[in-house]
Amino acid sequence: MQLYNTLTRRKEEFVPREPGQVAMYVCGPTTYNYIHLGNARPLVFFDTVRRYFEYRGYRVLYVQNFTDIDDKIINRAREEKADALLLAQKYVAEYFKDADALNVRRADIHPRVSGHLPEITAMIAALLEKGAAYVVDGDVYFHIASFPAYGRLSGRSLDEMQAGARVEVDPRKKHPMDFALWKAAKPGEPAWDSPWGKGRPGWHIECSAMAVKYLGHNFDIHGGGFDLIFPHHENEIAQAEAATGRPFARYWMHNGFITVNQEKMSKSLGNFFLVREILEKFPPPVVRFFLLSTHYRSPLDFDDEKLAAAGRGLERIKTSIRLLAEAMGRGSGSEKPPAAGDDFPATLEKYRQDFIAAMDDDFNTALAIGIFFELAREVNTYLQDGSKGGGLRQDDLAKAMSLFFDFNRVLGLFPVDVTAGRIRLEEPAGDDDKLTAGLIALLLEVRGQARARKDWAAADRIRDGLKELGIILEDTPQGVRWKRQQG
RNA sequence: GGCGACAUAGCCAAGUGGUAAGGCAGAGGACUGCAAAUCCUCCAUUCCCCGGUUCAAAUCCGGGUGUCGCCUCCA
Repeated sequence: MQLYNTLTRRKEEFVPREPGQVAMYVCGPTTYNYIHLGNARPLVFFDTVRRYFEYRGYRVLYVQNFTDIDDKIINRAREEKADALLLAQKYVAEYFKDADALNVRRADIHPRVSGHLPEITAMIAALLEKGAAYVVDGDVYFHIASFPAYGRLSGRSLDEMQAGARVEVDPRKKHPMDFALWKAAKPGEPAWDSPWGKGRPGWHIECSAMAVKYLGHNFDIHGGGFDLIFPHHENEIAQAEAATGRPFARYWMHNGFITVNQEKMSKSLGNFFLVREILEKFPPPVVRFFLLSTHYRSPLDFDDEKLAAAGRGLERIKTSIRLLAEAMGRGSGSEKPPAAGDDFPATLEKYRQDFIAAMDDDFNTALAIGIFFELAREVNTYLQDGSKGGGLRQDDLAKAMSLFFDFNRVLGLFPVDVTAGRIRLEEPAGDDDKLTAGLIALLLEVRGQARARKDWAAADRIRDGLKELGIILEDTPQGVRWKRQQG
């Protein structure tokens, strides 16, 4: 597998620290609000990375943190006159609702800052001991000049950064780019004891401390959004490596931004869309499909029309899975031997290999999805045209479905109903939906009778009426089928 | 000001030296009572512009133009 390493600015062959195992850490959200689509991109992408590694036979240890102690949380809590930690907890719970909806699997470990003060203060103490940090009035700063490799990840030198400095420099700092490891508490702020007085950790130290705790040294992959390269990840490296004297992480992966009208979606610009707002308009698989339809390092422009177009595309894949499931359900596989030169299983295998090649090349999900479409068309062709290759036998159908499952397992588009052993294309049905289904069945029965006596007006009246209600009818040789309209 | 990325059809998008994947939209056809779905065919002589390297460039080099990002909290 090849993956692009921000550290070296090129694609590299992925060689795990330990054969067959992948240890990865991805920066999670600061929990002071519901997540927006920009936050969802790394979630979905790195979830897909993890799924693909597993598909390729790796054992993955996946850690994603929550920043639940932070200035933004404190400010928000102050505005709402709430307790900062409780507020953070609430948004952790809300985060999981959104992530679950997007079919993002839980990480193996979701560490929170509030649960790791001992590890954090221990790392700060180590940095002080090694002369990489200093204390000023209860604050502790990392001293950048003590870490020669500073700037390696972001590809800039200290001189360059100073030249472009846009921030008022705190005169107490030894170097303008020195950053806080520990912030002394002001009255009323949540605070923890430390050898330097009451306070709280700076933003960057948590990730260094928690990543080292759970993944050890020189772990495989560290991920996050592009905007974390500097300063967050640069600082993480400096802290962890200065404190432990050992390499921190080996491959650094960064996803591009979601944009709106070509501008970065961000809270400060106010042009963000919450995941839950979007999910009110579009089913989760469409959102996930949309996010994966562009390579992860490219920007992805969002608007409703683009999401709708993605939804129409995804509908093709759904239809193909549906048609295949129907054919399997009928148990009507062809009994004819395959035509000479026609080898359906070999065709399927070609698609599998193409898919793997795409994903092996720096997780090219856009290409992989293209292959998914080609597979769908191939299967549809066989399914509708019994003459091609003599039609599909039952074991062919099962093999095709198995490939759909594998592609779906990696991309995570649709949840899989494990007990029923099927891909769940629609939202689960509630009680109301049962009634709806019953009523539709009744209408379809009446319409069937109308069609039998060629009363097209009555039949079309029912079909048109249902369409207005968002129910699409399709007449097939095997009878009528219905589905909900998407988007 | 410093650093970096990107520019492919109406739209989205893959493609880093060998002659433009895939999807959406659109056109025609098969199928259908008509539709829908599905399938077939068509839809970029050309990849922002100008030079250069090469037998060969969307792909490499140089120069422009444009857009975006990082340097400040941000996925």
